[in-house]
Amino acid sequence: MYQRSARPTIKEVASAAGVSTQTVSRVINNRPDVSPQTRRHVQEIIERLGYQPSGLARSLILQRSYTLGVVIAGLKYIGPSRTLSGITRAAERLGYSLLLIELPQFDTNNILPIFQSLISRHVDGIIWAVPEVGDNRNWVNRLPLDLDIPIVYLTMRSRENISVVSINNYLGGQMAVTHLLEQGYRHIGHISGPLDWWEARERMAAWKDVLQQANHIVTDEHWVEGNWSSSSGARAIEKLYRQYPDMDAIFVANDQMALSVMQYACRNGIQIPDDLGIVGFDDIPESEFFWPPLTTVHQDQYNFGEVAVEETIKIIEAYRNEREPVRPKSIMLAPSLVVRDSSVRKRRAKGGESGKRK
Amino acid sequence: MYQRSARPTIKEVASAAGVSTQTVSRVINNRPDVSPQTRRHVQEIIERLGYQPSGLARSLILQRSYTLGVVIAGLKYIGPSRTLSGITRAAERLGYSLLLIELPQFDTNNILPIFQSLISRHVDGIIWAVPEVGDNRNWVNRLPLDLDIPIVYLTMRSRENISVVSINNYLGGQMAVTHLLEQGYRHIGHISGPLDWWEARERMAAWKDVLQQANHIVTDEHWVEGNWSSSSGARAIEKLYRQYPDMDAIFVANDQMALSVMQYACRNGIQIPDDLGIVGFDDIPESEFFWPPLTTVHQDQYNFGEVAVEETIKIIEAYRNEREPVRPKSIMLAPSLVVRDSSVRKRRAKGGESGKRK
DNA sequence: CTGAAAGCGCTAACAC
DNA sequence: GTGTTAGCGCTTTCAG
Repeated sequence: MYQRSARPTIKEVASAAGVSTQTVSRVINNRPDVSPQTRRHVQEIIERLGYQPSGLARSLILQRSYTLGVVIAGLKYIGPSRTLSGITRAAERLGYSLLLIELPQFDTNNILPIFQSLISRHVDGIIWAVPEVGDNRNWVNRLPLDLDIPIVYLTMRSRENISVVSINNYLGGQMAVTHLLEQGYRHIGHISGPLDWWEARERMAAWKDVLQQANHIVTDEHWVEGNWSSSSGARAIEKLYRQYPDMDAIFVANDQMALSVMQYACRNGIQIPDDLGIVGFDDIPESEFFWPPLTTVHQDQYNFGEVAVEETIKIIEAYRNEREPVRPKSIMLAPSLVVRDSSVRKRRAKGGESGKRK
Repeated sequence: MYQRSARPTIKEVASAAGVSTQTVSRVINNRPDVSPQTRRHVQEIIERLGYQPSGLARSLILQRSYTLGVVIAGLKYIGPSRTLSGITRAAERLGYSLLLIELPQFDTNNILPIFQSLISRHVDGIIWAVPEVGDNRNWVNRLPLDLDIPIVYLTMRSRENISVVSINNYLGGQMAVTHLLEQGYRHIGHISGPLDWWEARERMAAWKDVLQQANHIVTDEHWVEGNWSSSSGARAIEKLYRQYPDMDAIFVANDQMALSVMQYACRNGIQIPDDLGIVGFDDIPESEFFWPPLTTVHQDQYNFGEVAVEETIKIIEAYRNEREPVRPKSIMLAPSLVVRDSSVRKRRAKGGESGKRK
């Protein structure tokens, strides 16, 4: 069904054009030292034969593949997919191809074969887009491999001597809790993500710090740990209300869990935002259409991916040009707060001024 | 900061071991014709030097890269990402690498450079995971390229002479509407996806056909076109209620739009499922936590991706083995209906039997 | 301006 | 069993 059409090689083009392969090579690489008529002639032959130079052969001789290895986890979630989307676009824009590998779990231990496969394919750099969970970062360092290509890590805390790009989770948490305080809420609880995640710890630390700096007392009754999933959020909110009945607002570490908090409120006649103010995290596309629409911390995952690629390629180029060695650096991107109805008391709309004066 | 560690070549391993490169080659490929002690010796050297054969050089000589090109669109949506996740896992399992390209739009016209880049990198096959929108399928056929590798198309209607893998959207729509009829709803409206999408047309056709086969009259007042987004759903439901006030149930072409239908109902005091039964499509993870939980058609996007890879590789292998040419075929995967509260009238729970008898 | 020779890292075919 | 030769498709010397 598929007809095998031997695609032409440079040699065939050369003999068809009656020139040497070097001349063809010069033409396809736009070198200056070819006479205009030879160039035109060769280009015609190339056109006619549908010749396409082999990137493989080129990579081999140039010792440069213009390919990035991307290792990612959690593609079934919207966050990582958006990051990947940003990665693909930036790579395309900058002329790089992408070799994609997805880890079966966030904390996959068996990563040696992954690196080997990437190295064997001569990638020019690696983007490690796996969030920091438990000890998984160190597994990369402990690899019995000495890489001569740069790795850029995504979504982890900064460390010495490696390049990291992250979104500032702590800042996002601060914005969320500060907003709730400004809205006049006084008993602000928290449902955290799984605490072996760096991101979850950052968000929670911000919650605690902001409250304490505002002279609120924070106890272990005021928060519950979830695991990012809506169903864990459902369990968490039930427990949290039991141990913290005075709660009048809640900062939930992601929108999925916030969704089940809202479902719980619906079921139990709790009015949002009057009885309970809610702020989520992530700004998934659905958040705007929850009832009421959810206030949440927006992360630009797409741009995040773009920045990662730009950074990686910057390092590759500098490295190849053998200028002074590249100093690894940490880049922190700022999230933003999207205020919707779930955290803005309707009462305040009328009596807001007096509230402020007080 | 990065130390350039010339990675060893087969030649270096050979001379370090005091054998020819051929012998090293035999060892790394597990060929039988090497004496046990030579093999062991060479393996030690390989180990010590951290030698890693070059996949590039191998691909060049074997004329086989064990790499698949994946062209995808809409990575920022959860569906395509899940499909991609299935693709990555199946590829990994079957020993293939993935070169990923994302189209900026679903109906990107400028696809020649994409194919060229994939071909230049000697992919063994291509998975075209771009849904059929408008005329975009034909753009592939019209490419001035004569490929000698198989292409498998995802999410499109079957055609002669090409390999297609799809989820059966028509069947999904049938299941949704049949279910609503069984629940006793009699005035079933529809919010469709954008009708230049094949999937949207299939779902809508099923809605129409099932109703007509049940002797219901279907008019243009009974449906409105959306564009998959929640905000389009919000506009659509408003319009639909205006033109079809008797509506007592609705089949919405995806869950995002169904979400805004539920928001609309909430706002306007319409009780779900009593005043309005709702069935969505896709089964996004949040659907279970809408209020009430949403009945929807579940598509196993992950498995979909896996099947696509398996099929592609099957064709590649057959093709390479030069057995009889592979007959292109269409594979249709069946979705399933997930029944939740949004479509099951509470009244019926008590009077269900009498309803049936009638 | 153009061509011949060498070689990127590997394997197939054949000798010894 | 093991080594030699040739060559995958390309580019980089270096002659002419």
